[in-house]
Amino acid sequence: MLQINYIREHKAEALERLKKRNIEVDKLFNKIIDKDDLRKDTQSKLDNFLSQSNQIAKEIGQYFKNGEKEKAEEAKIKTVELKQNSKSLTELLNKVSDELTDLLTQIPNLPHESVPSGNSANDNKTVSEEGNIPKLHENALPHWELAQKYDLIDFELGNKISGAGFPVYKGKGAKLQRALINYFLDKNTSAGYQEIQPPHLVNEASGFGTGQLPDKEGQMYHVTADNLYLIPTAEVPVTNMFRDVIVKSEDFPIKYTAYTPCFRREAGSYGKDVRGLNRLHQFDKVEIVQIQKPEQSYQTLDNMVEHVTQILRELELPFRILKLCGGDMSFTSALTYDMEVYSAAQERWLEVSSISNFESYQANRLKLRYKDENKKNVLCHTLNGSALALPRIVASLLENNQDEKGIRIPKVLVPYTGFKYINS
RNA sequence: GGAGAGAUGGCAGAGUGGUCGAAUGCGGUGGUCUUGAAAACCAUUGUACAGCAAUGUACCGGGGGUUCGAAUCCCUCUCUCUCCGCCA
Repeated sequence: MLQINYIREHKAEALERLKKRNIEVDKLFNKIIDKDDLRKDTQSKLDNFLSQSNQIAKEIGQYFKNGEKEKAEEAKIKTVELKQNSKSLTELLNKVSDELTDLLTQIPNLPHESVPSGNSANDNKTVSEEGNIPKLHENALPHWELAQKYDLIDFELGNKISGAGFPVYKGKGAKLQRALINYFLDKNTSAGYQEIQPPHLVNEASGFGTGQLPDKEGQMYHVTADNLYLIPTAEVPVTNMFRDVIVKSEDFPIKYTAYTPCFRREAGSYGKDVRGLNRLHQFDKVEIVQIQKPEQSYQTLDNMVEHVTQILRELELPFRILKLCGGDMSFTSALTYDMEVYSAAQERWLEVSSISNFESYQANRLKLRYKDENKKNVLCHTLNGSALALPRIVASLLENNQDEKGIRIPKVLVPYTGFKYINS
């Protein structure tokens, strides 16, 4: 959520920056400012009435103390009108405040000045590309067939138990998952991220804090009996640890990492996009989250991209880094880098990490602040990224590392898997 | 699931209708003393909105009500704890 005072003071600049998302919000902005004017006006009128009421109440208290009953009764009459006015103004104020919040939540974050303009994924900018795209042998298979051939993942069994998009990992497939999780967590913790095991279900306030609610309501699994949501990413519980928190300046940098399963309804997805491991309802992911001072946040974003880059290099996967265009960025982000690995049998790039700086957009919803040098409370910046999402890494590993006889495990993973090669 | 207790400032913990934004203790910050530190003593110490400011208003789990006046009384929701039951 943008801050109302920012919109008031930097209206033209905000409008300009939002153009990168291809949205015109002139009218919405005017509505917001009008609404805020009304809010302020109502508030100060109400304060005035309340102030008078408080004054009279004190006087009445004094009269009773002094036994001046008649004076007290006289004063009571004066409050009747004040009370009525206060009541109707309170109702108006609540209504106006709610409407203002509704309007504000409709505005996405302002894109950073370096964000390219554009409508879709085609307009994203490739920042860098690294690694060699492997030449596969003639009978190379896509990962879903490899998974079946070597009995690593059973999609049919998952279908039976839960439904499409809930694969069952078996034997070396399951071990590979566990190996990747441990490897990622070890990389992250040795880079200074503290490991967290958060809840996998969150309440409504948490969903609102990081921006999944109300914007992406339909994307989360909702446990209606208890009004809880299955997390779509560890970002939600981890970032919400800091809801309503005022951190100390010396607490920075705040760095966390967490492995969790992620649950996504993915309503409306179909076709080759969802084949095999490409898009699932439940998948494993190791996330990194940072909370920073505003002046540090873009340096931090670069560090996070560099950190994930290192991991991809160690995994010996060909990858590229994209800077997302305004039209492709998520609602809450100010700047996002996507990391994609090449999956050689499918001959396509797969997103395995999305690293974003949300600036103060989430922090404003979370009421996450820190005390600056002048002891003023200032909104923090929040950032997060995957390090990394498992299924597409697995897809790419299987496809790229296959030969006629089996699949080679990258060196860094061997201590974690206990095997170098999958051939049976 | 059954029975009971509770939710107050960073923490602990008073406060059962009036000057209570809230005692007291601990913690934090600043200072005095000291070669330095500790101790002791003094002062200070919540958040938000409006306002240049003085100041005003709101907030004692959330929402609603009674009253001139609510942390305090009533209704309701949520959460926490204890005991019993069940159980990884």
